[in-house]
Amino acid sequence: MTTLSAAARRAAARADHLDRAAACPANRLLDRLGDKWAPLVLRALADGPLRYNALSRTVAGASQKMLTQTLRALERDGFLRRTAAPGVPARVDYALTPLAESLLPLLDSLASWAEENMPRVDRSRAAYDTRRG
Amino acid sequence: MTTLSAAARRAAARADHLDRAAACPANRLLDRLGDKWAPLVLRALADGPLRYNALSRTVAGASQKMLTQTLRALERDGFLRRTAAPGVPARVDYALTPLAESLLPLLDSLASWAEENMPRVDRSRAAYDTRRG
DNA sequence: CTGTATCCCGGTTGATACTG
DNA sequence: CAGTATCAACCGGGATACAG
Repeated sequence: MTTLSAAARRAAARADHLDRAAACPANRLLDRLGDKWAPLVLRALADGPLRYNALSRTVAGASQKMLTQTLRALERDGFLRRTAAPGVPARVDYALTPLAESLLPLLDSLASWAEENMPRVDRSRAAYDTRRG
Repeated sequence: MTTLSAAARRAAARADHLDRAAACPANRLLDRLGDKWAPLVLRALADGPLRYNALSRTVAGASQKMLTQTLRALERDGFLRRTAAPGVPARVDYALTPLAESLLPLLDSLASWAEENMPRVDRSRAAYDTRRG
């Protein structure tokens, strides 16, 4: 037991920190936003509701599976409202909720920062890679 | 060839959109920030430079490998400055660059939004899961 | 049109061990 | 102290086929 305690304590400490990190609201938000397709979907809907098919054309990079998966996740989190109109063919609209709309300005800020500063990042990266091989 | 053209065109269109998405500065930024450990490291260094070991304690959830990997990536992108002092034992400091510091306010904004709104997300999620099984 | 179900590959992550 | 190396596991994500 004493021989295990050191490793055990480290493991416990790590689990603890992982929990804290997972519990941190900011990290949880970044987890969502870090998702490959979620930001694209959000932006696609910023100008107004769209139907599934229109979304799949706007976010053309995403496979059917990933698009649906992303939509479900965003709906579950309360960022999207899904409205299904029965009939044949089926018709489903997706729209941003007020919650999502309150997030858009932040995404815009990020986009602005990115547009202004990513070139710097690119140069830094190129320089770094040159110093190496 | 005609039998392939439809699928081929779809594939091309998808590749095209993928390229565009990958080229978008905002997406590239979110890719970095979506990284599991990068935001934690950035926040850990917000109060001042830290040595490797101090970082590994602050960001205790990360394995050695992931911490090093994250630090390298951030350094390459010009967010971190790495200062190695020769000698035994070795001593290495990591500090934010002005570029990274200019990003901190945005991260703070995100954190504020998250703190205020993530509870809402949690409730939405719980409600969604209740409606289902 | 709007999805769901299945298979599967590749990259990312983590555990562990070793080094200057 | 500050890493590097290697290996195994996991999982995100795409292709494909099928369904209401």
